[in-house]
Amino acid sequence: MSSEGFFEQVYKVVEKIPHGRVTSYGAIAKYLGASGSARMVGWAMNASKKAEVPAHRVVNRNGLLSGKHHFKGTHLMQQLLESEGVVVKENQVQQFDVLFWDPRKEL
DNA sequence: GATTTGACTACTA
DNA sequence: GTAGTAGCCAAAT
Repeated sequence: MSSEGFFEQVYKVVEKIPHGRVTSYGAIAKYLGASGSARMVGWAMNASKKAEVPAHRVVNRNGLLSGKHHFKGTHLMQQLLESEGVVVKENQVQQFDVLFWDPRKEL
């Protein structure tokens, strides 16, 4: 528990993202108290390959699927989001302001 | 132990 | 509206 690095903290929040919703790196970082260090969330996502975290629900501030390039498939991330009811076009989440899930507010 | 990197964000020109 | 730079902090090399 305590020895859990920054990753575990991110994993917990990401796994709590409601189905069909998305959030941004900065929002998670802010929730963890690491406001401004959105990169740390991204780094945690990098390790998410080992962990079972729905990283496809985490996108950048613009609702753009920034991590899509890191997925196995080219459009795997988009397919996963669309499978959850999220509308994605041109690697960008549509209605992002509506689908946006803020852990600091929702939790 | 120091340097580089990194799935970001915000500000400035 | 687009482009470039700086700031953030932790993990990997």
